[in-house]
Amino acid sequence: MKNQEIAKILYEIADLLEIEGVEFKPRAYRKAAQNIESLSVDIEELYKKGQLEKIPGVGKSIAEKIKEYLETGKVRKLEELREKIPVDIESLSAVEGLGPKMIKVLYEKLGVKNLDDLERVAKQRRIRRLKGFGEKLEKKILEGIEIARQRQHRFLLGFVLPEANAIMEELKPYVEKISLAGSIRRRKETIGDVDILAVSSQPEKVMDIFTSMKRVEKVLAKGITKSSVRLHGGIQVDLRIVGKESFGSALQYFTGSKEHNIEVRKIAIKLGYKLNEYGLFKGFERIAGRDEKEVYKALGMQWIPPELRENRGEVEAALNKSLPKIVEYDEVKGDLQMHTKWSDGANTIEEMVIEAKKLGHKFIAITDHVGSLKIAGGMDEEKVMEQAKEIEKLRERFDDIYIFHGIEANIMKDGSLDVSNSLLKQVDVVLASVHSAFRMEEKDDSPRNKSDRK
DNA sequence: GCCGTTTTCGGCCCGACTGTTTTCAGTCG
Repeated sequence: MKNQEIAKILYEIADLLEIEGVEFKPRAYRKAAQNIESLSVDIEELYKKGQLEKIPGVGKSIAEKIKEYLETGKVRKLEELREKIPVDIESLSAVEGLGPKMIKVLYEKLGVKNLDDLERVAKQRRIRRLKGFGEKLEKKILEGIEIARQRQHRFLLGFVLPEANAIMEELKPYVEKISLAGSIRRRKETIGDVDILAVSSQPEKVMDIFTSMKRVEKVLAKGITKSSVRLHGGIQVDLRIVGKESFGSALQYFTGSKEHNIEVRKIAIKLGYKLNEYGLFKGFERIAGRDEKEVYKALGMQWIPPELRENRGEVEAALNKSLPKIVEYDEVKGDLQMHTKWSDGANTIEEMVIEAKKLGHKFIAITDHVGSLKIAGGMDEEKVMEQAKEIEKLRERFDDIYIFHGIEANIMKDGSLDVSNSLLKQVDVVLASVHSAFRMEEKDDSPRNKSDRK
């Protein structure tokens, strides 16, 4: 699916147009990008059916660019913009406090094109001398560079997992066993790269297929036991093929985390064994390895769900047979935080209800933004009342799932909520979130200071 | 560049905060 890739291209066009000082178009491109990002169907399918313009926010011109990309792999407009403004917008704007306008000044006055350039001029104290910049900003930028660098190479689980599953599906006909490993198997929030482990009697064939998938942008390495590719969109995927007698121990080893593995290996040593990716050994004898559960069992431990393998006490708990039970998807009975088209969500309430039912939910709470957060579609009181009526109607139609009516209110700088008490009384659920004033000092706003305020 | 139970042209959600200023521009959500 190229949805993410196309969204990324549109975001980049938006950023570059914004640097150029073009009005309104950036917003149009971003809106289209957002909608494409959250599309549940493959954009290529829509293109084949000639339905690109059915995507909200996509009109003639953007549809044309999507078409161009799908057919040629390029978008001329973007190439032109990049030529005119050759800066790495994505990483530069990841620096907290840096937006298009400042990036433009930094490029034009100091030739800053990427994070390395930025770091150099910041350290040379040249930023503070620019008009509109100052010492504080320079320091803030310097602090932000590291964070931006770390963030750069990681991808959200929700983006990566469907891609990884699709790859496994492609490989399945040629393997006897296959599994995700690494942080994606541990279901970490963000993923550096994807690890896949397989057993196959025809490794060459598997590697051929893996490295020639349509989604591959570049083959980084190709061998019989290990190959690495980079996908369109930048995610790196490693595929390892191991012997079936070692699949379990390899899975254990490559799933990690590193800290977890160190602890588990210590247990093995204590028992007089040796644990590596090839198996659990007593001298030269392999006493486990084929199956991951068997490895933990041989060490006198409960099998530990990957999500818990972070060396936060799970090893001791597994030894004592006192691992906590993980909540499974089918045990999740509801969701108390949901946005819809009434504020900044992508779907109607009805669509959310239908989807929630599919997930087996027994209740949901619709909690759209209210009040001052207008950019996220913050509703006023009147609109909340309108929404209440719609929810009431839906409750009648869907009697096997309960729809709570909630709101997401904003916690203001003084600690108050930006909604009236009467509104609070009207709804079932109130979420309160901080959406502004993130950089306050602790002393800045204790309640006792409140009386001093206007 | 998109969109339209106010509009096919003319709008395009707002408000708070910060750091730079001496009244504002840029960023963020």
